[in-house]
Amino acid sequence: MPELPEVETVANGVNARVCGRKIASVWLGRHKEPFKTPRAEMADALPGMRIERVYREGKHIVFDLARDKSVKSQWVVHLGMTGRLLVSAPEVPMPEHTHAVLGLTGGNELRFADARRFGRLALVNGAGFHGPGHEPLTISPEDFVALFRGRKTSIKAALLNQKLLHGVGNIYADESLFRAGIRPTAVAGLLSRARLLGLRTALGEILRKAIELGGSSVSDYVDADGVAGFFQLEHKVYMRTGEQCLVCGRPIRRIVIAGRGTHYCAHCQR
DNA sequence: ATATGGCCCTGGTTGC
DNA sequence: TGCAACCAGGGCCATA
Repeated sequence: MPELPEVETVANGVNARVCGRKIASVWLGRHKEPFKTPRAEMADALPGMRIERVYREGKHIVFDLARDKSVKSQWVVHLGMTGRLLVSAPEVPMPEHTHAVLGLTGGNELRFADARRFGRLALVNGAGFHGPGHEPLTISPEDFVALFRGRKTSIKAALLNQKLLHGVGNIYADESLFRAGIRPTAVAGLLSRARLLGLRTALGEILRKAIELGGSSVSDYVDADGVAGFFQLEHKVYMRTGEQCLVCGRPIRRIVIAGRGTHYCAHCQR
């Protein structure tokens, strides 16, 4: 599932391929789930817009669009679980479950495909799109500690709460808690300042490493080139239920928190 | 305000 | 062997 590192990889890859292109044509599929903005409105607004920049904001991919100096919009893509953004020549066969195709000047097509239809496309007027939470890579130590103050929920659930931190999903929540030696069930508001600072450091290190390696992949993520990432070899607890902890050798346990599979080592994480 | 659980979706895996 | 049930989970919504 694409989280911050995968989304960043896709955004950068797409940016390199479509920056400066103009949207010449728009095709939108018949399924309604992917469209937060009505299809008619999106199909009407996009043609003629120039793509000025593509970047990541939390788990969102933001396309800065401009028609002229005064008309600016943003096309915001969320990949959900299985969403893919591909830049392809028109003769490349259309993937299954394609929901949107933007024809670009220069001949290529920007395609959005999503089997499970958890992904979302939206059109935002102006240029001020911001995700709901703090960026995990740039949040200050003090702000990070303050996020969890007074919270009675588990630290794992808090990490997944996008209103607090924007971009952390199930993989990096589990991996950062393992790296920080914190039990996922720990009550967020009761963790010491020192342990929370350790978690911030662990999370930052893991996210940066994953970005370096081009994003994780379990099965659904494909970057803008159509090549799967390989960071899954590095996962220390995620989806390793019953296997040996790479540090102490004891079996990795699996529980469910906030409806998500949660993997941890009971010996290394207290 | 905060927290929790159900729901949407399809494809890969499991089990009979 | 074939098919059905189950599981994966991000975000949204209703509910407590």
